[in-house]
Amino acid sequence: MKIATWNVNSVRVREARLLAFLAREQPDVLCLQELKVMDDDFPQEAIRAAGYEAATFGQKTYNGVGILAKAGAKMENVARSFADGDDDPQARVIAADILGVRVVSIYVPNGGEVGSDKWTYKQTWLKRLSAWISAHVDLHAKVAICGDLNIAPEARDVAKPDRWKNSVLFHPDLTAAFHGLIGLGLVDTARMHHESEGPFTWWDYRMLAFPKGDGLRIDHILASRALASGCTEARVDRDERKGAQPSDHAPVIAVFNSGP
DNA sequence: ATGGCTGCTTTGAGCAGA
Repeated sequence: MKIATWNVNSVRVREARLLAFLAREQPDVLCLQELKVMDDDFPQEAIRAAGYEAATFGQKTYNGVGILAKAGAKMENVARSFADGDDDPQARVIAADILGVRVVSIYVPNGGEVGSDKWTYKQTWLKRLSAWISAHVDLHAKVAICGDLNIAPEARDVAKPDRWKNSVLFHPDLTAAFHGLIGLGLVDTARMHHESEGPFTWWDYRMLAFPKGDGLRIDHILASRALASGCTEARVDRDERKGAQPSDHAPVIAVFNSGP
C-alpha cells in the first residue's frame, strides 16, 4: 500500500501536476493540503477520470484538505474537523478509513511569527490535534497521520539550521510538540529509512531557495506501530519541485506491506 | 539587514504562506 501526502498550494493551479503525479506514482492514497477551494470547485471530474475518488474539506481562499483513494478502495467513516462542535473556521483536518487504515490528512497552521497571535493559534491547534488523536484515533490499529505539519523536528531536518533556528518552522516548542505526537505511539516513517539530513519537503519560492538547497523537512507521514512495522520505503519526490509552476512543497511517499 | 515569490481576492493592493 502506497500512501502519499502533498501540500499542493492551490489545487486549481496545480491540477495538471496533480494528475501527472497520480499517473506517475499511482499511490493508493494521496493526502492533500492547501486546496484553496470550496468543495464545489474541487476538480472532482478530472480526479475521477484519473481513477480516484476524493473526500474534501475545503473553504474559500485558504487552507482546505482532502484525501484521494484509488477507485474501488472504499473510503468510509469520513470525518471533517476534529469533532462535532469544532468551531475552528479553518479547514485543516479530514480523516477516512481506506483499505484497513485510518488515514488523516492535516494542515497545521504556519504560525506567522514567533510570539504572534498566529503562533499562539499554531500551539493551540497542535494541542488540540494531540488531544483529538488520543480521544478519537485508535493507535493500536493501522493509522497514518499525513500532511504539512509545519514542523522541522530536528537540526537534520533543516539544511541551514542556524538560519532557521527559533523560527516558526524550527523551534524548541515545535520539537516538543512533535515528540509529543510521536509519544502517543507514532513512528516518523521517513526516519526509518533516512538517518542523515533531509529528505527535505519544502523550499521557499523566494531567494532561490531550491537551487541553493535551503530546504526543510516539514511534511510528514506518521504511522502507528501496527502500520509502521511494515514500512518498506519512505521518500520525497524532489523532482516535483522543479519545472514550471511547482508547489513550494514536494510530495512525501511511504510504502507499506499492508493491503493491496 | 531587508526582501526577494506565488496564489488569492467581488482587479488590485494587501493578505497569507513558510
